[in-house]
Amino acid sequence: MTNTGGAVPEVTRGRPASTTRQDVARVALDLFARQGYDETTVDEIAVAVGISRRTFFRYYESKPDVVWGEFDAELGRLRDRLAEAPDGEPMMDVLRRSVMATNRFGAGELDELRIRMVLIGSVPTLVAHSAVRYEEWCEVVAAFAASRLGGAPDDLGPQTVARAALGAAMAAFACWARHGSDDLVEDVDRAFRLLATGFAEKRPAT
Amino acid sequence: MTNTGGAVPEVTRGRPASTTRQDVARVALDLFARQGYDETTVDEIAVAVGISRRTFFRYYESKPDVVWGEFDAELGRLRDRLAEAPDGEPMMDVLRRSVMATNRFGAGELDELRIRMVLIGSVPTLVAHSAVRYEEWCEVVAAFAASRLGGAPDDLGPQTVARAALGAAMAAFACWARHGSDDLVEDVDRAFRLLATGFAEKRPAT
DNA sequence: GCAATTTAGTGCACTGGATGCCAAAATGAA
DNA sequence: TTCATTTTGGCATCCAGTGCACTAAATTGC
Repeated sequence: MTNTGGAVPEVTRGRPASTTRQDVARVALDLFARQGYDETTVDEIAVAVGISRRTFFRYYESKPDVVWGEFDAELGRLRDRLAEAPDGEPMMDVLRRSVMATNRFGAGELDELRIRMVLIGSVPTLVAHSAVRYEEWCEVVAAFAASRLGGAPDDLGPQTVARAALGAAMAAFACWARHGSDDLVEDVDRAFRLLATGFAEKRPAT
Repeated sequence: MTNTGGAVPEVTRGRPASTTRQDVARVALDLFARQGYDETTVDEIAVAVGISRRTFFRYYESKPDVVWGEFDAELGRLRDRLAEAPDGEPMMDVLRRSVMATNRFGAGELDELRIRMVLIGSVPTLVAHSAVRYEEWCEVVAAFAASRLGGAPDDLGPQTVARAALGAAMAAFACWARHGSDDLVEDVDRAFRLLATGFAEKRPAT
């Protein structure tokens, strides 16, 4: 739980873990894909992984968390990118490019990611849980927006930017997951460009 | 459960209902405000209302639903307004005005509404549940956006409009509920205007 | 080799939301 | 009264999540 992907072996003390978060996720995701999320109980997952029900909850705080995987790490990377962006670059450009950058995945991860996103978008329990996760995402973006617009992250301006940006990202993800859009990053690009232009309609004259 | 506010008496047959949705909501909201949402069990609510736990779930499908109240009816009104809008009016203007119009509340309702919104925005269980409700909202707006932009409601364009609009509305509501902004409608107005301009920054020259 | 320590896993009891089923209560109509 | 209708209530059950005490397996230091 502490080892967040660091390559450091870190002197191993105490009883070794019998499995990994990734293993639990793989097994669970497979069950979800085959028999449905709601139709899969935590007990089943635990048995399939070869651990006890109680231990499952040591690997993941909740059942929905399994589908979200290593969201926290990605969120941290987004925060870093936003912080590193040069002040000269326009806010919406920074946002667009940063979100795109944090969502470049290798070909090997895409299939699993698609399964995750389809679940997140279609199972009510997961749709619900997603809101809590997205809230964290919004906080990161709102902090950045506040640093550009001035004011507190809780103010209307930064909040609107953050939640609208979240909307664009969600739309891109949902479209990519459902239809077989080739490129997730391209969809993100398109959504954020629409957002930055205010969805301007082709008007005859202004 | 069938009577959605219709003023029609409708010949009363069978055992009369012992209370109303509104009554249940009033009592529950009062408990939530005084001792917290998570600290209030459905059993407590049921006892306070004077019905059984089982009956509570006949009035509301779930505990979070109590906080949402008559959301369905409001959603229907938004749908109607969007449909009635003249084709000449720009999409984002229609959206802004329609959302503003569906959120004009009488002074008497505002206090309760604020309690509801603060709960929805701050209690994780409710934040989660809210996503399911907002999904319905998005569907309505996406259908409207698709009618303006062309394509299917599931396409990237309409989806981005819908989810970004939701973001603006959520930001306005959150700010109004937390800080003591005087006017909810005014906040909605500001958020949607920001959205429609693409959050353009004051740039020196283009 | 043997405690002591550290870390992971397990079993169990319990809470709380939610659902299905069936019987009881309360009403209007025949 | 009797019947159909509708709401209510009780009960059993399922499932997610949590607290607690205890066991299992490994390393460290003696």
